Amino acid sequence: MVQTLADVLVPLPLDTLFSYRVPDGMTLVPGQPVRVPFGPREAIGVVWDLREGAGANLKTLAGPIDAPILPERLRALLDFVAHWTLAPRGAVLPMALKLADGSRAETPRVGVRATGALPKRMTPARERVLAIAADGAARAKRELALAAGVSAGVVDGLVDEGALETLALLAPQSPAPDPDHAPAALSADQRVAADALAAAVRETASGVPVPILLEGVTGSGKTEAYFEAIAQALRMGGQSLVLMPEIALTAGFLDRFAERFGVRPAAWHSGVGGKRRERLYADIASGAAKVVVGARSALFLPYADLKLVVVDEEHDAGYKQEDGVHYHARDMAVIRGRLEPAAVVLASATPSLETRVNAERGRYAHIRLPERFGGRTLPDIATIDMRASGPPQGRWIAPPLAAAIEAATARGEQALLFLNRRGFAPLTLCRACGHRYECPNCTAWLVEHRFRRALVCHHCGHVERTPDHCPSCGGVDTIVPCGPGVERIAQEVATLFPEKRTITLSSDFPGGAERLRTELDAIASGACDIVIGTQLVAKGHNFPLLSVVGVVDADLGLTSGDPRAAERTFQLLQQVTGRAGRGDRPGRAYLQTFQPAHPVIAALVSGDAERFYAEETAQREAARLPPFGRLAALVVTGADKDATHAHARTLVRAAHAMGVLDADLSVLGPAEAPIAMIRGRHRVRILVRAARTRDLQGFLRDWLAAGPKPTGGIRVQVDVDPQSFL
DNA sequence: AGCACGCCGACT
DNA sequence: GTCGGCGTGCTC
Repeated sequence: MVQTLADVLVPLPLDTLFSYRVPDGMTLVPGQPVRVPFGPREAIGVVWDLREGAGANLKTLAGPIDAPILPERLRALLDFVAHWTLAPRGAVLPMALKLADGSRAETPRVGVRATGALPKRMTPARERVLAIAADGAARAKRELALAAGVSAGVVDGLVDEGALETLALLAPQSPAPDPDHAPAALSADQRVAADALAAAVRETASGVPVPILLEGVTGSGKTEAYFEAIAQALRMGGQSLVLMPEIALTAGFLDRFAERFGVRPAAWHSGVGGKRRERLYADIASGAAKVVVGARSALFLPYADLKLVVVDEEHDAGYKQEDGVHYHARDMAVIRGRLEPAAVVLASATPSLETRVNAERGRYAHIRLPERFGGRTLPDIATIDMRASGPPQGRWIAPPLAAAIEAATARGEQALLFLNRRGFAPLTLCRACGHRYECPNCTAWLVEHRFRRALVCHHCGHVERTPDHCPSCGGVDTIVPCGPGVERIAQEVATLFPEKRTITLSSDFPGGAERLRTELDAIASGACDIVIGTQLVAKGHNFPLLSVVGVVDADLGLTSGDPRAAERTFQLLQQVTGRAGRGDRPGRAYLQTFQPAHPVIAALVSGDAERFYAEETAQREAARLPPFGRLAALVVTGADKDATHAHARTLVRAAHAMGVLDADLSVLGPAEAPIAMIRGRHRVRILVRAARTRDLQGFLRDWLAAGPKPTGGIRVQVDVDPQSFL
C-alpha cells in the first residue's frame, strides 16, 4: 500500500534520517517539529522530507509539536553547516531548536477586557474598574484590580455578569523599533556608507546582495551607518540580526539602538532562559521580533523574514564555536545571507585577513569609513627595547614607561598597563629543588594567583591551594614566581606609585560582569589613575582620560603555534594602543619588547597596517595557510591522558601516510599540542593543513571504524575553516 | 545522546 | 548466590 512517509531528523549526533508512516488524515509539512517513537522511548524530531511509499515495516509518527516550523531556508543552512563542518546533521539540528524545555507547558496568563455591557448592579468599585477598562484594551486581572484599587473579587464579579470577558493574555508586546524615531545626523562619509548598506538590503527583494565589509576605526560611525540598513529592513517589514562576539559587553549598544529606534532590540544569548527565551523564539519565528541582537547562536533561529545580518567586530575570535559542532559564525552568516537572501555586513575596525582577502578579490564589497570626525589623532607608538633599557631584575616596568606614567598621572590623566596574562606569575617553581608546579590533568604549568592564594591551571580550570612547602623536597617558603602576570604588575605599580589609585581588571575580577561594568564606568569618569588589565580592557569601554598605554610584554603571543598569531597580536595591540588619547588629545603608547624589529612590532610603530597585512597575506599564501589553504583541527578526546596523546600521534601519522594532510603537515603537531581537561576528558587539539576535506572526512570515518581504540571514548572532531572555500 | 544488553567484582 | 560497573551497539 502506498502512503505518506515522513523522513525525520532527530537532534542526536546521527547523520541518518528516520522514516515513519504518517497517520491517515494528518497533514504535515517539511520543517514541522514532531514527536516520533524512537527505540524504547519517544523523541522529538523535525520532518525533513515527505514522500509517498510503502511503509509496511515502519513505525508511525506520533504527531506534530506545537512549535514553529523550520523554514526551508533554515533547513538548507543546517544541511550546509553539517556538510561544511563534517558534523552529523542531527548534531546541528539542536542549534535551531531552542524550545526551552518543551515539557513545561506554557500557562497562558488570563486577561480581561471590557465588553461594553453594563453589570446589573453598579457599585463605586465596579465603576472604577470599568472606567479603566473602558478603552477596550486587555489587561491582566491582577493588574486591573490593582489599578482600580479593588480586590480581584470585584473583577471576577464583573466577568460573571458579562461586563468583562476573559481571554488568553498575550505577552505584553513591546512596540516595534521605529525606523523614523530619531534619524541620526550623518556625516557625508557615513551617508555614503549608509546608503550603500540600505541599497544592499533593498536588493534582497530581487536577488542576493554581495556581502559588505564595513571598515572603520572606533568612533568612525560604523554603528550609525548600519543602523540605516536596519531602518531600511524595518521599512520593508523584514527582520534584522546583529551578531556580537560578547553579548555581555553590549549594554551600551542597546542604549544607542534605543536612542535611534525608540525601543531596545531583542537580545538573544545563553543567559536568556525560560519563558523569555520561549517567547522570543516564537516572536522570531512569527516575524514579530524585528531586530535581534545576539551571540553567534542567534544565527540559527527560524527567522520568518530575515533581510539583514550584521556581524559586528567580524575579526573577533569569539565567533568561532569550538565546542560540539565547530563553526565560524561569521562565515555561516555569509551563507545564511546567500540562502535567505539577506544583506550581510561585516563590520570591524581591524578586519581579519580572510575578510580583507575576500574584499580584495571582489567576493565582498568594501566600504571604508575614514578616520574620526575632527581628525583622529592616532597615538604615537614607541618601543622600549628591553635588552637596552629594561627594568632591573625581578621588575617588569621599564624606567621610560614608569616616567611616562608618572607624567601622565601628574597631569590628571590616566595610564593603562596592558598584559594579556592573568594571575601573578605564569610559572611557579621551587627555589631549592627546581620542582615545577604542573597541572595534574594537563601538560600546562600552574599559574599562581596570589590574591586567591591558589595555583590555577588556565587550561582546564584546575585549582589548588598554594602550598607552603614544596611537595617534592619539602622546603618551606621556597616558591619562586617566574615571569609577570597582571597581579604582579599591580604589585610593582603599588611600590612604584604608592599614592596613585589603581585597579586590576581581568576575567578573574570578583563580582562578575555586573560589577565589572560599574567599575568600568567609574574608571571612565576618572575614579582611578592607573589601570592594569588583560585583553578585557582592549575592547568595549571608552576611557576619555586615558593618555598613556604601556604594553608590558608586546612579544607575548608572537611565538605561539597558531598560524594566526601575528595577525591576532597585531590586531590586539592596535586596539589596545588605540585607546590612548581620545578626541583631539594625542596619546602615547609604549611597547616593551625584546625584538623591536619583529614585523608586528615594526608595523605597529610605523602605523603602516596596510604593509603588514600585505606581507602577512603573502606569507600565508606561500605557506598555504588560510585564507589560501585549508586548516583543520583534529580534536582527540579520551579518558586517559597518555593514551589520548599517543592516539593523536598515530592519527596524524596515519593521515599523513594516507596523503590526506598536506606536505609537511602538522602545523601544530601532537608533540607540542596542548592537552586539556574538558568535562572530565582529556583533549588534544592538533592544527593541520588538510589536503582535501572530503578525503579527511572519509579517512576519519574509516580510521575510527577500523583503528584501534585503546581507551574508551576517544573521539575525533574536525574543524574546517571555510573562509578559503567561499 | 539515551538506553538497552552483557559479562566480571564486592556485598545483603 | 545477586547488585552493579561501564563497554558496545542500536534507534525508522
